Amino acid sequence: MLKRKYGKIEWWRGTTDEVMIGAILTQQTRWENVEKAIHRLRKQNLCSMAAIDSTEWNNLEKTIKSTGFYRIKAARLKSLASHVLERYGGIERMAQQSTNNLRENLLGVYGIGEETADSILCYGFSRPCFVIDAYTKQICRCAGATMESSALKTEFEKVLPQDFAVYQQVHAHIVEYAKEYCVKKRCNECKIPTLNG
DNA sequence: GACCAGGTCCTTG
DNA sequence: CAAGGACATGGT
Repeated sequence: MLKRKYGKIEWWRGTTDEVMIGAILTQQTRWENVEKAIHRLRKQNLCSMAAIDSTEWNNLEKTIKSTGFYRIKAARLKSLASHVLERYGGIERMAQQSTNNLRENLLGVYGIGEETADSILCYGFSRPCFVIDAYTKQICRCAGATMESSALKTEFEKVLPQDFAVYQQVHAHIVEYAKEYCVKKRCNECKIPTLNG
């Protein structure tokens, strides 16, 4: 299943802070709308945990409005920022932690579930943590693999080489593939070609 | 106007 | 534990 038809996909080429921010903003939201918000945040120098932590709620909400769910997302960004600062004092210390520790801690932060935590680890901290999202689950279901996300994650990590760069590409390819061939969330209407070559 | 987007949390049964 | 609703703007 070497789907190189999409070439190398570069999601998240920003800093770790930006990846974390984007990971929350993209929850249930199109990436194009997230980019707009990130540009606005950049213009105000709000693309860091410290800045998020100290800015006014009102201002934060207004700036990320284009991503929808802006009130709850502002709360999630705030909770992540204060967690990072209180627990580690900053990204540098955070980056020294083990992957398992980081994952545990991230999952304890309000607004961060499995997918967001794994996205942050894989794309922000370059850790071999495979991301299972709705598209991946759907594709696997269509292919006959009806398992929970956590089981799928384990499976992917067992089959693929333990390399964050590989995980990043494979996940990105799966999403692009699903966007192209899956019809909404109804498997029986999907037009997925055979998964080979 | 209807439907959906790279989820997560909270409430119910 | 599974299922359902809430959160909200922007694009097709």
